[in-house]
Amino acid sequence: MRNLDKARGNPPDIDLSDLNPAQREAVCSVDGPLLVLAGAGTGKTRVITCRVAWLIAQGVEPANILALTFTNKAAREMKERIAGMVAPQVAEQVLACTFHSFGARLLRRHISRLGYTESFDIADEYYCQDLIKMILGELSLRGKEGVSPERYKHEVSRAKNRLLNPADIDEKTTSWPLAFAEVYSRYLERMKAMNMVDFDDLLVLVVHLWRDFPSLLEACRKQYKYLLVDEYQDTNHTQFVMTSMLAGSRANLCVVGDDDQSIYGWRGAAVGNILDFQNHFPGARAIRLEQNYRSTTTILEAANHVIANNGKRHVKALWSQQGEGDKITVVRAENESKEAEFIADLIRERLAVRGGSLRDFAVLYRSNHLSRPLEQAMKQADLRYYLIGGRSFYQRKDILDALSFLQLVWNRFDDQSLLRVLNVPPRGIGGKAVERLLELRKLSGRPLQELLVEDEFVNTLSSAAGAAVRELADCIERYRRRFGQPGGMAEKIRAYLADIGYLDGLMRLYRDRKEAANRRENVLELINSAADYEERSGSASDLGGFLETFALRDQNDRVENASATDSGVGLMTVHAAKGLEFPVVIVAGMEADLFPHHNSLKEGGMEEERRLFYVAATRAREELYLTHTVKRRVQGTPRIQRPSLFLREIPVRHSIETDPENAFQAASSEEAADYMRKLKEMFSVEP
DNA sequence: CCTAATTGACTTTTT
DNA sequence: GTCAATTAGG
Repeated sequence: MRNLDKARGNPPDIDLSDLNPAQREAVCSVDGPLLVLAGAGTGKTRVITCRVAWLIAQGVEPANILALTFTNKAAREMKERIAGMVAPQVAEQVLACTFHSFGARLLRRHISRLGYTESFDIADEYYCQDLIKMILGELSLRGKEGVSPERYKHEVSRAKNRLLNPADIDEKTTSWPLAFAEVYSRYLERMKAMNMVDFDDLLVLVVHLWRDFPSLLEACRKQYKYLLVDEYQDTNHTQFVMTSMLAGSRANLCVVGDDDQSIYGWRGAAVGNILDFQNHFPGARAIRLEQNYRSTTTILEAANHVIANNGKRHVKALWSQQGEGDKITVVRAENESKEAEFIADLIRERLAVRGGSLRDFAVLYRSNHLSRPLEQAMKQADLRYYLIGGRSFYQRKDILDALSFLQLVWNRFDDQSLLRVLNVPPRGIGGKAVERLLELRKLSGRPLQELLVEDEFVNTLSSAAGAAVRELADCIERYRRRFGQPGGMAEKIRAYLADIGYLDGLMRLYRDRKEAANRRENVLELINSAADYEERSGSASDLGGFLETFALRDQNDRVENASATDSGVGLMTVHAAKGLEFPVVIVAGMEADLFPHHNSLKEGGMEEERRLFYVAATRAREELYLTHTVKRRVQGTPRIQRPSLFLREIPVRHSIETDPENAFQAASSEEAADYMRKLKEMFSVEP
């Protein structure tokens, strides 16, 4: 092995003495492509950050380093940790960001070469779905057998990530949905006309850019000579192409990941990327990190045993020195509310026995809707909690409407947002009027915002509606000018939403005063986050930038009750828990059809579900509880539930089975004594 | 022609 | 319990 420090003859300034030999090797191997297979809890983040710091200590320009991650959180964490190892001004020059924001950054500078303008908007999922609905309507496909907007959206994404054009779609030989090529091509056309890009475009368009303009690729290669990719097992085909284009034959490429934790196959992640890394990049080295610093051997052995049932994988032998620890407790509850109550009781009990704080606990589940009973039980038991993801803030109707109003101002070509809020609050513009508007667009090819004020359209409306429409268009125009001036963005947003009648409209729209107040509260929250953004980005803040950070927010940024993050119990899906760890983890809903989920049992889905369970189990440091119910209400009707298949895959010697009534007796007598002592102490305080 | 109230259907995971 | 599509009034 040829190390940079040997080549240059100077010793590293970074202290690597805390690292184990495999970790040290992963940090210092710089002679060609490198694959670091980092099992759960083996210090992956540490290795990446050390590698970056070490490269810098070897004299590498920090600005030549690019670290790509999947979540904003991971990127943020990496930046912070690098800043802790080298001078903050130096760390700042390293580019650590998500694939998507890297794409956005590049496109903001060069997208005009592809026929968009640099002020393009990023469409979120719901926006895309609305558009697809509309296209399906135009083609009279709605309501037909097997036609759902979700399905088409998913397939559009799949096609894009395989870098396919509508012309490449062969509906006969492969299982594309009805008239998919036509829907796909209309979708692309419409998005481009509106100067909008979707999430996939942020990657796909970069590939197009690099393909069509080699000089741009060359410039990027020159800039980013040292590449790191985190969570490589989650890369999709486009991301693989991006990575290999950028790496070329000269760059220093290091990817880190764990095939056993690949849980985004449904989103197009190709596990093959990590399994075949050494074929894709000849001469690549692979280093395995197998010492786990997180979990007890009981938890680790159980997880290893379950995951061993999967066929295609890099075999790893994780081990740990954390001691045997407690057995895994499997608890059978009567129904979902009993399950949730038990979990709340359990958290109280464990807190009393072990001490520590509520943030040491996390409750994980397979799908979002399982959070409801848990939330209720937490409230009932008066336990602080925070909820990650789910149907929270971001996808609320009121927030989406407010954002649409903002997008209108920012992007005059944005027809879709206009259609969304045209009649919010009701202005007298119904289906017929919209139909006419769309007819006019078809004839003239002009953006809806322009057509809106044409006599040709307004004269067909009642005089009241006509006036309302002119008022609306005026307001947009007025604020477009105001937002063009720098400063005071949050306040402008507030004034705009008030002037356009949205804030008051909410009160009329929702008769229930409590709900109306709630919705208003949400919108004010949005304005607050605009103020936050403004504060952070200083004079450079503009509406476009704010909309972008909002669009690129990921699940982990969508925390409800954020103030509880430091002091409450975490409630989240297993997906959202990836990369996190907790002393005590409780996985709820360990039932057949739920986990593994019945929708994913075909084509390799089972193995991904098993990996998902593996991720869940390996989040736990000390204690792991798995709960399931006998009876659960599914879509309103009660159903008899069977325990999850995965429960049977845990070796019996590592677990004990019990129910809520006996769970606490099952704890070791030593602990019970300890608990009693503490209880007595608590009561003895009283006179 | 638009709006409000009632019905009916659907809920895996997310950058 | 939540949302969109359908239908009765205004």
